[in-house]
Amino acid sequence: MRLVIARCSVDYEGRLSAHLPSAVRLLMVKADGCVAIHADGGAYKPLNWMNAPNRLAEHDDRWIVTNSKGETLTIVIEELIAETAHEMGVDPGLRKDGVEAHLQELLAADPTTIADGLILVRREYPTDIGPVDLLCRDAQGRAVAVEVKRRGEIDGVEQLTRYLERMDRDPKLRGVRGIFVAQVIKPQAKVLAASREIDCVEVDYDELRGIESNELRLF
Amino acid sequence: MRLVIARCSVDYEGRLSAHLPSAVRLLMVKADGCVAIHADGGAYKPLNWMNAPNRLAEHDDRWIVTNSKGETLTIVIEELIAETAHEMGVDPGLRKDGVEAHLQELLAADPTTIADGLILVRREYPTDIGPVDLLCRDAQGRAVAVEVKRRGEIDGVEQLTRYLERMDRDPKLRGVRGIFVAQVIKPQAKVLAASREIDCVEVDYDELRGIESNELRLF
DNA sequence: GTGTATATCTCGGGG
DNA sequence: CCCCGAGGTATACAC
Repeated sequence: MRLVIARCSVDYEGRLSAHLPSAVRLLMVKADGCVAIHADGGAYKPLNWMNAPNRLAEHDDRWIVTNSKGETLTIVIEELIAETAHEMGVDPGLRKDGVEAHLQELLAADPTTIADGLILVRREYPTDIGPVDLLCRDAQGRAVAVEVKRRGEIDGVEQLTRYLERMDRDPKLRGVRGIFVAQVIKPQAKVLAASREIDCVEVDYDELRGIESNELRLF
Repeated sequence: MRLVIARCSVDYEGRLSAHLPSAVRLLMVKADGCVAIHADGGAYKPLNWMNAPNRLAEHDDRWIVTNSKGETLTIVIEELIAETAHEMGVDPGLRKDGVEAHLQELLAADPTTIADGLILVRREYPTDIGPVDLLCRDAQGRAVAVEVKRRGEIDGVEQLTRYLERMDRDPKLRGVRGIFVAQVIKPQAKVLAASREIDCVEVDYDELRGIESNELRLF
């Protein structure tokens, strides 16, 4: 990783046009070739950047970074203040726990935690406009589409509504009902869901993990 | 801005749990206190981070960053390789051109570029679930809700549909029709719009700017 | 490659 | 503070 502190001005031309007036900034060039220009504030997002793959041409007073999509990042270096480089090697990467996929796994392992009598048909059931998180059948044999979110907001209800619209046209799924499951569901999402006859269920992630552990202990 | 190269391992506990095994990485601490941990690849996004405002406590072998939401970032420094700091001052910030707001301005200035006879009532017309980009009346006096996007995708059609649903309940707007305007509209978005009787209009940003220039020249 | 959904999204604006 | 919407969203994954 190469780190350059420089007074510079920057122009980006591509999906939009953007200009940065002259100031002292950090230029970061990673091993994969991506370039980022950071100010001394404003969270982790750089002011401007060019992702890999790209081509970096260094001229006397400017760097010109281009990619195959016709985007151009021009960095005019007015004053070079410092420059360092470090070998870091390949990063072992981030291990995450608690994202939607894990919640979905736990619910798929025991759909009765969503509603009594639910039986899993399959996860990621494909429709022609995208996959439904869980397709189940209830005790009466009626199809149930379950949309899982970490946080339940309006978008999730819209998503489930689109799926229900499609699935209801399939004779095997006709009369399908929807359940919206999340750790927390916002009031507006509940209102919208209610107006579309979609049930809302809030679940506790830690509790689900606890239940899972208990079941494992039985063996 | 403080830049530290160090062999470290990292744990984040908050909205989810995340762990980074030991490796050499860049630790970036900005003037506003935000902390980011970068590997030597993977676009501009850091592996782990904590935004400002937060509290950074430096112990012998570890940094502990906490915020008021109860999130914790623990960085165990196993080997300090390099450390630098630079004053950068306040950044003048980014000037953008070509974003949705500009497209909306151009269309508001002359709604007939969307459809003949359209007259603007107001921009950002408020409904109880959010603002509609443009509220117009057509030649017959019928209300027209216009949703503007740079790129027309399914989400935009959903958004306009929600607004139309709400607006149609208002006696003054009853019978409102929807127009989805973008520089490019994806086929699936067109299909969804058609199924909801929403018109689609594709416009050219440069051409709109050209028309604007021409009109200015008339004066 | 397109299409779809997720994200510790980030960021900004308005109430 | 929350809610809402835009983003050069980026990123992963399925088709």
